[in-house]
Amino acid sequence: MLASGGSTVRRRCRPAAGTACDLCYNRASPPCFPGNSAPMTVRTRFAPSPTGYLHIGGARTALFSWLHARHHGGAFVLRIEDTDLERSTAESVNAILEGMTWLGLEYDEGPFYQTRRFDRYREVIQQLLDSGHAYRCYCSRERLERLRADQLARKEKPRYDGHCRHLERPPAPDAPYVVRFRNPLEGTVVVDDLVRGRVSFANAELDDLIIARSDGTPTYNLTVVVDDTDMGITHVIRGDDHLNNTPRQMNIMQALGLQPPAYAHVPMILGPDGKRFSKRHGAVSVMQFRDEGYLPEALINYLVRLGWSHGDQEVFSVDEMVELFDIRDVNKAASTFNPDKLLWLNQHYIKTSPPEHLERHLGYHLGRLGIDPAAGGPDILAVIRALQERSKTLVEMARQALFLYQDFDHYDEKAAKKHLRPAAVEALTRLRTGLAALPDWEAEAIHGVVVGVAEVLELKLGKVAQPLRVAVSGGPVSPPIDVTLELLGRERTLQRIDRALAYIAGT
RNA sequence: GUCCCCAUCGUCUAGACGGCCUAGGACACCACCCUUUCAAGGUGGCGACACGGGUUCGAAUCCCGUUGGGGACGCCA
Repeated sequence: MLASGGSTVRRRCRPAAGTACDLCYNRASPPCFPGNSAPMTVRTRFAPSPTGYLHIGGARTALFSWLHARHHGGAFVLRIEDTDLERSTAESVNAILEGMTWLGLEYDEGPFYQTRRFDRYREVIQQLLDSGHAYRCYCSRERLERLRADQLARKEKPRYDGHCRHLERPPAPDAPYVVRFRNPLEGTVVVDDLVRGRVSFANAELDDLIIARSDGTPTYNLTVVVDDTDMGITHVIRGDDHLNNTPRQMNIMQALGLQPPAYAHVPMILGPDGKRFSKRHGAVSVMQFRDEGYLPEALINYLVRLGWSHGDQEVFSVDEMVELFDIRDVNKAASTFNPDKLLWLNQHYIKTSPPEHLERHLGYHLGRLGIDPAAGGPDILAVIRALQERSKTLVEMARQALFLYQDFDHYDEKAAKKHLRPAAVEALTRLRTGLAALPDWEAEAIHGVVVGVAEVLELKLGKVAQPLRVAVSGGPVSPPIDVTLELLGRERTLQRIDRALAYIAGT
């Protein structure tokens, strides 16, 4: 559904007649609602820094942002925040794009790279300098470090002390400098956050942040402001960890005469230990989930329910999410990642998806095991039908399908010990005869043979089916035995019974 | 440490106006049923409003405090 590239619904929110959907226009522009013309389109963005793969937290932020745009019929833009030349890599960009594609979070514009916009940032920095809203700071790193250490020792919040704020001229003609934003000293900044509600910060708590490094490159807080404005972003949806940056960015916008966008800070995802979710909690990379056999729709569904809900509903198709999602319904509290529930959803989607949909996904995992289902063996759709009710992941499904496509090299030890014993010889022999004589090789007839042998020998069905199962599959678990044999084919079935008989004789 | 934020079952959550909540659903867990293995499915069970004060006829829902947790405090983003 999601990854197969089907069309996604694009619906506009429909406010009651004559009223505005208060999320559908940018507060920066005069509200054209209520009254006449169409509201300004919602524009959201996802702005990762390419310093790693796309992880779970980022993926959910992207999802919320994407859903918000889709729900309101707006645009979703992708921006790569690669101003940190040291840590940004092209591989990371690719990994992020790959992750988004796999999840089906397609973007309408971008990716835009900040490194290609340095001229623009320089221009804005100069503008800030010219208007007196920024100044050059010549403090050495050593002084800054000392300042910080002292403040910490005094149990104060470490921050720049404004040393260069009123400097008349550089200490030396060619002294290196950074550019700092001249943050207001008084007053408060109020953020009306779509999920957090009203949050206020005292300007006295904020210091003069660096907007340009000594090499002239711009820093994050400056570039976001410029880009969000230039790209017409109406709603900034991002992680909670950015809430504290918001007042600074709003101050910069004010200095530039810009109206800030609407903000929505979504809560973090924590690991089972209550700490911020990270690598040491296991899989964090979206692509790792693919490799572990998860369906993208299961991950998406799991992610959307982390911090958002719609009554008691647990399962949402992407279209339903788009229809029902409202950023204002997102929870304020952080939530803990629960692998069990993700697994359950994955199983649910495997169980309920049409086999045709699973085909490509299973094919991928079979391929990783060195199997090409198109090269022979049972029909993959039939295999999926037999396995989809008993697989929690696609990896599991691929492993369970293995014996249908290639011979196993040894029996499961415990299973062989229990079922491939002399006591089973009679049953296996009779099964072989009966099966070999079957006019049609299909489940119902096979079932008849198995039941028949059990009756003749006055054995419970399990006593007959289980040795047969171990004989043909190598282990104690497979789909119903008749279905299993049908999939395996007569030739292989008979061969494997012979092999089992030989094995018993040899033990 | 300072600032900001958060707080319902182990986990994700439901909970518009405070009464419909002896707090609902889902995952996990336990038991039973079904059964040809493994699953799936069915039935039932376990299990929470962090604490303390208010406000009110009445509070999970409002206010204050405490405690606990998270985030931010970089020439990272």
